[in-house]
Amino acid sequence: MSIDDIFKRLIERSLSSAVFKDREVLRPDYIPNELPHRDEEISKISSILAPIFRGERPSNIFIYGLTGTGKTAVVKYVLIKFEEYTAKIEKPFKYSYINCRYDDTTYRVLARLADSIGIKIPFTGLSTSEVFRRIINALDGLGIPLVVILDEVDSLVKKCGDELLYRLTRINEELKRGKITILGITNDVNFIERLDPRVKSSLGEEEVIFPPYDALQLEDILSRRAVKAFKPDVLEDGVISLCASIAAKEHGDARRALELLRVAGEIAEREGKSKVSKEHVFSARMEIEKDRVAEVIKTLPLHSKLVLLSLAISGNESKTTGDTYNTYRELCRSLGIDPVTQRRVSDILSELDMVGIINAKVINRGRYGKTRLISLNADLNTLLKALKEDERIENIVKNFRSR
DNA sequence: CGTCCACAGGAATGACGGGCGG
DNA sequence: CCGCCCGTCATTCCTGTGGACG
Repeated sequence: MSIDDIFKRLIERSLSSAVFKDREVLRPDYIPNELPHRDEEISKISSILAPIFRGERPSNIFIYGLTGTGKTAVVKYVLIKFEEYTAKIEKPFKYSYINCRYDDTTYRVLARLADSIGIKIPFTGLSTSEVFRRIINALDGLGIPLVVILDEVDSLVKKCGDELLYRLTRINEELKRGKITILGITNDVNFIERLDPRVKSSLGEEEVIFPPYDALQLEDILSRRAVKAFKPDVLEDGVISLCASIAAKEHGDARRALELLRVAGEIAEREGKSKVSKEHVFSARMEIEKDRVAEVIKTLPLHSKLVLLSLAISGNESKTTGDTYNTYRELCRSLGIDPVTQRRVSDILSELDMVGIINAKVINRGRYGKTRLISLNADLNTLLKALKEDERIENIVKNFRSR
């Protein structure tokens, strides 16, 4: 088949999908207009924010819950609703959504904030205190409540400390007419404990906790989305409950569940099927895992890759740290690369364990010392394929495979 | 019952590169 | 724009540890 034919077919398929009606509905940043099983959280946050209806300042709010529990979606949803209703009764307010993972410096957060209340700030060149002054002036001029949403606020504090949070919470004292509410979101439960006590007490005026979804709730969420995302009757029986139960086992993460369903659909589509089966879900789980492994490996430093390669070429049985280090040293010698110390390899092994590519268990063998038992936790072929991407070790993998 | 193995893993420190802030 | 600071990778030195073995 010529490339033109291939392209023709691909275009045909992408224009008229056999299974999807609207794939976007399954994407992680999609905000549905109903949020099942979060009624409690929605009403709690709404009642905390209710002073907005009187043009007054609501308390600061702190929200935490694990990933995929709907924190961001609920908050955005509630604020969009507030916007609708305040417009009707002419009690204006503004809100500013800032994802601190992407805007992870003091300056960028302030720039975002400034932008959302309609003042222009240059990309760089101003001192933070100058930006602060301008924001305060602008707020005073507006004289309406402002809600600042700091999503994934833990990553900001990790990078820049809680200085900015402190100054934001104290802004109200400098304002004559404006009033600012801070709404922090995090998935790190211990985060609030690490804050400066002053910030902690003022930021945590109100707290809302998002519990993980259970399997039944996930199933309900998936069903509602599936109706919009898929054409009628393309999902075979049990597909949704399978996605839900897999995700429920992995900490009730709705994002995972939706991804599983979407990828299963994409696989079915690629195979030219008009039905999505349970098999497709299992394949989807494999594929997602493979992608994750490949992605992690790609960003690994050279010596981590070499350690991983040492584990891969030394067979299936479990190995100790010492065994691994010896294989690794030989590997380095044959490549003409200076090996790192065993201490460092020990840390590398911990890191690989953390990301789940290997299993490393500390054991005591009495007279024969204390060590780790290490085994691979990822598919060997996926691993080698990902390692081969690195041209520095490409040839080793090639030679190994041909044997 | 004490020894001693084979590391785990903490602390201090350094090289280096990139991006922030003044 | 440039210096400084910070995160990452790495080294050196070190103390800790559970149980098989003599």
